[in-house]
This record gives sequence, C-alpha cells and structure tokens, in this order.
Amino acid sequence: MLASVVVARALDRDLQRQAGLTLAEHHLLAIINEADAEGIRPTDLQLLSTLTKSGLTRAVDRLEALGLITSRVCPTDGRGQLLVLSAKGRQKMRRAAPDFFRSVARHFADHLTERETETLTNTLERVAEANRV
Amino acid sequence: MLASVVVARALDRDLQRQAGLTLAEHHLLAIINEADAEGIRPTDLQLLSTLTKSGLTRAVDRLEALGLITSRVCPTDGRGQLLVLSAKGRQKMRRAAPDFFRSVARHFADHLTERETETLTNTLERVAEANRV
DNA sequence: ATCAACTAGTTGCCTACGCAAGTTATTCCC
DNA sequence: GGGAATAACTTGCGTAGGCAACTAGTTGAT
Repeated sequence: MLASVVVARALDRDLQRQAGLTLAEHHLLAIINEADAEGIRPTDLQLLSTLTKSGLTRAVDRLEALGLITSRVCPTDGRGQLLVLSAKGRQKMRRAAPDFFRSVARHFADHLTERETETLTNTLERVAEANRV
Repeated sequence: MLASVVVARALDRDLQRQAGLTLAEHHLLAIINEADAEGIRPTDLQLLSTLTKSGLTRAVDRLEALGLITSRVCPTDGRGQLLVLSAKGRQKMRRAAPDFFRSVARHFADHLTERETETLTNTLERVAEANRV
C-alpha cells in the first residue's frame, strides 16, 4: 500500500508539472488510447481503471470538458456511450509519453530486476482479478 | 495500482462492516499500537503511513475525537505530540484483529505463494524507500 | 405486446485529503 | 544570548471521488 501510494504521488507530481495532467486523467486517456478505434464504453473502461462508476462519470466529464476526449451515444445500446480521444487528446498523450516513461523508470521500474517485475506483474494481476466483483 | 486499490477497497469494506473503522483509521491505530509505550510522534507516524502531514493532522484529530487515541505535548519538544492508544482504542484493535486477519487472507495473502510474498515484500519495500523524500 | 427484472450511466450529498501558506518551538551560528 | 534558518505541526481552501438513490434504455418471460 505504501509503495503504491508513494509511487502514485511521484508520478502524479511529475505528470502535473510536465503535461498538466493528473495521474488518474493520464491513466484513463492511456486506456482509451489503446482501445478499439470506434471507442470504449465506460463500463469496460471501469474494469481497467481504479475508479468506481460514479468517479468514472465525473472523470470522463472532466476530460471531455478539457477537450481531450469526445463521446457519442452508442449506436447499438442507447444507454451507453462510446469514448474516443480527440486529436488534442492524442497529441497530448504523444507529447507526454517520453517524460512519463522516464518518470515510471525513475520512480518504479529501475528499482526492480526483470525477474521481480515478472513476479510482481503475475501476482498482482492475480490479486486484482480475485477481488473483482 | 489496480491491485492495491481493489484490495484496499475490499479491506475497507470489511473493516467498516465488522469494526466500524476505515482502513486508514485502522492502519494508523495499528502503527500506534506497535509503537513505543510512551507514544509516537506524528512525524514518525507519517513515515509509516500513506498520508501527508496535513492528512495526518486531521486523521489524528478524528481518532482523538472518537476516543481511540490520546495525545499529550511531547516533553522534550514543545512543537510535537506523543500519541498513544486509549484503553478503548486498544480494545477496539484487539476485537477487530481476528476478522481483519481473515479479511487480509481472503483478499490478499491467500492468493500468493510464500515465495511470492517474500519477493513482493522485498521489492515493494525497496520501491517505497526509494521514493521517500 | 406488456411488464418485470436488469444494466448503463448520472446525480446529490458528503468526506477525506492534498497543497501551500501560516504558527509556534527549536536549533544553530556568531 | 539574539536572530536567522529549520522543524513540527495546523489551517484555509479546493477538489476528487465514494456511496446510495435515481433515470432511462434493454432484455426476457409470459
């Protein structure tokens, strides 16, 4: 817990200084960025993010207000939305990437051996999965 | 990050139901409980907690208002305090312990082998240490 | 076709907590 | 021993985000 908080805080600080983004914002943008071209549904986004439904609604609203993503009603399900990065959002992510990678290396990855990284990834994925409701 | 959030949420939910404590509160109480008999200073507490200075001030205030800890001015440094568990606080922790251990096992520990636990502990301690400012 | 049961998101309300700027006590230096 | 520099908290302010209750759209059973 301590490690996760301390790393999150460091990444957040760097991101805010270097790209004007919060770690949470950056994370959502990253997930959306890697998603299908026609967009991602908030429900699917939630599975990959650390936010709850309500938190996600508001975060998405903010990102949209910032002009970094756009949303449209899902054509196959009128209740839902499809989210995509705007041009501005894609640019922001592209420009933020180098600094972000350095930041992750510096605050996290550089402190692990390859073997440890592998163990960490495996076990923590399993733990996360086990607690998914 | 996802694993830490998901586990924290599960522990928090269980603790609130079973002991009426949040995970953050429980964690602070646990640290204070394991500290020296004459008490612990907020500054030292902070090193072991996930909170910042200001967050800690308020959390301590809340715990004191709940009657779970008591504070007195540190005799050797008038700027600081010494925090100890009250009788009520010690009782609370004692009663919460069995459920809490089960909760930790269920949501976290049971999903790891001994070897993995060791790796995790080592690497994450190192990471936390590296980011301590 | 209709109505119940479910699912996707939203909103009201509330609280914890971070940041940065105070305040008071301490230490250090000359 | 007096005054700058530092340390230990505290406080004002702002915001993210959780919970629970709501709305609206979808599905499934009869």
